[in-house]
Amino acid sequence: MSGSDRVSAGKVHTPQMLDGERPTLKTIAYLTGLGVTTVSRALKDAPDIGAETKERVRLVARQLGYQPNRAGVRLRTGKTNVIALVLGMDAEIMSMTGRMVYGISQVLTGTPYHLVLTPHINSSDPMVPVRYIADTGSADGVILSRTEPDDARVRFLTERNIPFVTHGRTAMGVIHPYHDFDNEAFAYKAVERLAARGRRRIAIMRPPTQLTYSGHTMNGFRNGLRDLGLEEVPFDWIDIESPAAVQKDAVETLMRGPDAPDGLICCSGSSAIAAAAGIAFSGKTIGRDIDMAAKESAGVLPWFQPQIIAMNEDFTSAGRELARALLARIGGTDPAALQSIDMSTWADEA
Amino acid sequence: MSGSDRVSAGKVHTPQMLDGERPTLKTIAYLTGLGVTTVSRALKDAPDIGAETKERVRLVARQLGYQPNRAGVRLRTGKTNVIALVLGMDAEIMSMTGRMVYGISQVLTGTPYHLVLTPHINSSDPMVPVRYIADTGSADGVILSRTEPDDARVRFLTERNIPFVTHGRTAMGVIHPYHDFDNEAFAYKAVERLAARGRRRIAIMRPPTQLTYSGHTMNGFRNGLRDLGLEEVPFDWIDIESPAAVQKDAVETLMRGPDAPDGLICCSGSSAIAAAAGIAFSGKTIGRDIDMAAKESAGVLPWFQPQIIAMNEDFTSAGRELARALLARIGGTDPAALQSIDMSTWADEA
DNA sequence: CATTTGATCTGTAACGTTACAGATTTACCG
DNA sequence: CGGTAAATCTGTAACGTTACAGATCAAATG
Repeated sequence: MSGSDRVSAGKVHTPQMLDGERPTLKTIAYLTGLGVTTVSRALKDAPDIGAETKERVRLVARQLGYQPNRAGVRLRTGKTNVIALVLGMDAEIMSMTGRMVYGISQVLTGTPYHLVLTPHINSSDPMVPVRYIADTGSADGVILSRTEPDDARVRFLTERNIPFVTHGRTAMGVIHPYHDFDNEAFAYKAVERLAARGRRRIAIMRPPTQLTYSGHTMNGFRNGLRDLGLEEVPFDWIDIESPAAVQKDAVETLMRGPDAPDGLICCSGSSAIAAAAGIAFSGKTIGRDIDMAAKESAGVLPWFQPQIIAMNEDFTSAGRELARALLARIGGTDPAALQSIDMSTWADEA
Repeated sequence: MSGSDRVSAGKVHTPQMLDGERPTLKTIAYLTGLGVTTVSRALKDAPDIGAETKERVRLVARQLGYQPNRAGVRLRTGKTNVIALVLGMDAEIMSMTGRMVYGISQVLTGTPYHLVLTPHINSSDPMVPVRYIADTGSADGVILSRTEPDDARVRFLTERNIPFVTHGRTAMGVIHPYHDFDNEAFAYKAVERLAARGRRRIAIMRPPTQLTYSGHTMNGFRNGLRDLGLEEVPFDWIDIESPAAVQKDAVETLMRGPDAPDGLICCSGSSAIAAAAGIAFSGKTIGRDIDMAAKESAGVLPWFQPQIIAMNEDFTSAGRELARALLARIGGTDPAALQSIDMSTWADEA
């Protein structure tokens, strides 16, 4: 009656479009007797489409299980509905990636966004994947990790005005979204804990120096030492990404030496394990000759060595925060409002 | 001379397409004075394009840094150049995913394929992501894990003729590509090792029963027991995906009981850690009261407890194999030729 | 010389979507 | 009643690519 018996006067619609094929806007247009444009606009709730029409279109779309063709949308609008997670080298990809991916996925579920992994395997240049994404427009937003204080990727993406978020902070005067773990607090508290156990001579297995959080960690460490009047035992010829065997051997050597520390801070779970092994090989005992404080993400450190003072870094939650911030940035939120720092708790202070 | 000064008589080409925008076939067509079709065919080395022309087109394309627009290709041809990695629940996504992703990426680098992660977070139905991929045609191929003996996803993808590969085998009479670890051999050898240390009463922390490799593992385990005349200590109220605390407690209780085993086999690294903790809590000692054999992937187990007999499962290599098989399947290779089983070596038998 | 062949090249249409510039109808105003 | 505004709907063109069905021209054939 009201106008629902109108028939399109345009191109001929063939019923064959109802066959097994995937429904398109054309299918819905045919079924509703509307134009393709109208259907498109109705589905995105445009103001110039009648309420009743919208309802009818939505109903048919739902019944058909219509899902917009991503290639069509992308070609027409440039919107990819893709988030690119840029991954670094072996070390990282193996440890935290799984958990972080899980957190990101939790947030992306229920959005139209897909998660694409973009590792740079052979090229050691971290700019390669970022440039690729920019040049090909293959993502609406980028998640970066292994952030450095002066990060070329951050500069590049900022210049190109491509939404991104970093796991970790920078120090280059560019305001951008980030999520970070409070490694300074971790290191400071670790020193406090070791001091509370009467330890005076502390060594630290630090993150790779080029990463921003390495500096944060060392700040917290040295501030703690200063405030509590403790002494640093130098141990900077390895970092937590050295091969496990190298770390173990280094700790063993250190512990056998004349300047062996009585406290050790480890910035990753795998380092803590290697260190514990090194200590054992040296003939010393954790809890007696030395105490250890460590950050880990798997939650198993306490099972292994209950004596190790463990702090948990939740990469799943980090993934969620990163994804949330990135989506907000894509949506136009001010970068300054999308910066957060996570301070997890120690295993024994829940 | 020879014809390179020919000028297209078709649509007008505007120089503005040389501006900052991303180059397309049209750009190359304009620069070379050829038609868009010719450029397209030249770049894919079609037989009806002259050798000199191809060279010229390739040169210009390279200089411009031309990369085909994926949306355009996908819309026209249906080819997505996407591989979907379907991930399961928390447990799995966290442990092996990182390494497997790394292996997959190694193979995908240098191909036009992107890797998209498709976890099913909230829905517990494993068919959801697979149906989504099929219905939306969002990938050229699928990698499945957590394979079950009678796997609905395998049946579905086979019916729809969508290339896929499974991590793990099925037992449903469907021939499909897979890569698997030889868990039967692992379990059998684990029994042998424990027997060699004089152990007689063996318990096993098995994988979740619904997964195919759980059956393989138990076959190897029981065949080993039979062949060597050992006894099974029942321990099937937990599996390696139970919460770590539950596993630890279960092992502790078992070890305190009257029927405590003198040998324990663990099918994952995290289980081995939990078990070692449970044993310690029970007051018993690995290497004295009981021996442990375990499969792990991180390579750290020996650092922790050198007494544990450790076998390594290489998920990075598994990722490589899965990707290789899938690409071959997409390329049309016979599924029967794309089945492989990995038999890693024990840490002490390199 | 007319014709065929082969080697190269080409325009058109279509994939599914949306921006744009109307078109149509109804309601309202003076 | 003419005119205009508002509400609702529409076709066309374009995004970049490739399948298809020619078109062009020189060389070979009859």
